[in-house]
Amino acid sequence: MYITLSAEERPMPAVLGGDERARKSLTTRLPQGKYLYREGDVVERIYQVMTGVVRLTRMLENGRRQVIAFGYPGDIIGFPANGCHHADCDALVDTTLRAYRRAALDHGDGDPELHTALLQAALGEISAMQDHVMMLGLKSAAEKVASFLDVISRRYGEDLGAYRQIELPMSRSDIADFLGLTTETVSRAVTALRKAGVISLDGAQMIIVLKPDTLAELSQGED
Amino acid sequence: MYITLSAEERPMPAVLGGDERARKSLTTRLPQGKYLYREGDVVERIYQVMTGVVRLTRMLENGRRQVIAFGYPGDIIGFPANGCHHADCDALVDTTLRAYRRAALDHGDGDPELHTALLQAALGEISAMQDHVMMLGLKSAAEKVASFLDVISRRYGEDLGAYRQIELPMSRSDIADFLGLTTETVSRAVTALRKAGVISLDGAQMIIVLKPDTLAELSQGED
DNA sequence: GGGGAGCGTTACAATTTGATACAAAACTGT
DNA sequence: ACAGTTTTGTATCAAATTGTAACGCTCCCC
Repeated sequence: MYITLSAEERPMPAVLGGDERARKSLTTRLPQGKYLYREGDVVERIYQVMTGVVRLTRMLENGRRQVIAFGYPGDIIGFPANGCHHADCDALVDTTLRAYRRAALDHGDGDPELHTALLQAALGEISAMQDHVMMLGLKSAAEKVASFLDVISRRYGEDLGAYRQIELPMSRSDIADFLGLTTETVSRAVTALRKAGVISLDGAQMIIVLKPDTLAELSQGED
Repeated sequence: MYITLSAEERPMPAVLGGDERARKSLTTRLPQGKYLYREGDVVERIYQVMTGVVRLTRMLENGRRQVIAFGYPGDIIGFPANGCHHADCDALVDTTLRAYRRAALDHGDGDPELHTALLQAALGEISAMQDHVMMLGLKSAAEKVASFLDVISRRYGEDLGAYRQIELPMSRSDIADFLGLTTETVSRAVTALRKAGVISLDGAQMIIVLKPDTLAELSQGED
């Protein structure tokens, strides 16, 4: 699932299909830093992330950037708007994807189950985007950062008994642009969590969540 | 279309179907202030707004509220997430809606064209939510308010030659909760636009856009 | 090994936004 | 028309966030 910072867990959507569906799809590799598509490109394929992590971004004319979502394994990306992509997509780490013809989305391409699965993924993305809106609109900087670390570590981290551990594939700048903050503010919030003993760092990317419950509380706001 | 504050215009989706499709749907009236559904309700119907305006809201535990979207004629509302509604929906003014069975979304309900139209609407909503994310994440308070007035007046306002005019069905508090601001900040921004001669007010709800081009520039940011 | 580029952190100043308080205006029901 | 309620606008002050700048660190290239 996309990183969306909703409080409730959402089930990871099953990877679309097995052997017989794989014949209808095409596995592609996307090396770190390479773009899968750009905003404005005509949508010819829909993709499911199999391994790795991608980044979906949109720019404003004046250079300001918004990270729309991070795509983790299982996520469907590339839904069209008026037939075109509405974001840039590039790989944060080496990534493999499964590509489906756009027709699979539009009329099923002779595979009703695939069609249904894509529709469900689209509905899930609406929900995910709404969660993102909630976070951007309602939460303070500290709450946003706590939410981000809480969700990403719960969803993709390693469970080490009382602790959780997660290696972030994205930079502070990516996190800032995802949360609508500056890198400095993200850095300060992370430092505050570290000084409060809620998390511990091993380098900038490796996060150890020492107090998962406290992190969850901080992500929700006091009142 | 939902109010989404994207720069580019999107075509208003055609009202779903005509006579023969109307037989498969049910027209319902929703008086001002009444709720169509609540967050968590099981989704049994998908709706299209025919006349009037609805408000989609979500609350956080601590009472903070986010207005997810305003639904204008043509908009499809009520897409499920895990089978349930993920927002409250109530009417800002007396509203009429056309209700479709949920089956129409899931497998077409024997009407492939309706199914396609609903899927297109879902894709449009993903795009709309992304625009909302862009605005919340990238724009300043003044830019958000300018964007809001710009988009809503261009999309739903009356064209009076050099001017545009729009009656807002929502309160300052609704606008604030949509834009992630406080009512005071919205009020300040509106006053600043009025003092700059960009807009003029007739009461709190009736907005006359005196300088549409200037409003569009202010909504985009200087640099 | 030295030097530079990029990223992350920290401190401090500047700005924006929010909180509070209160006044004015609009709306409500009697 | 009236009092009471809600909404909106304004001003002041406090708080949160950003901008700026400096510094340290790592990695890579020379």
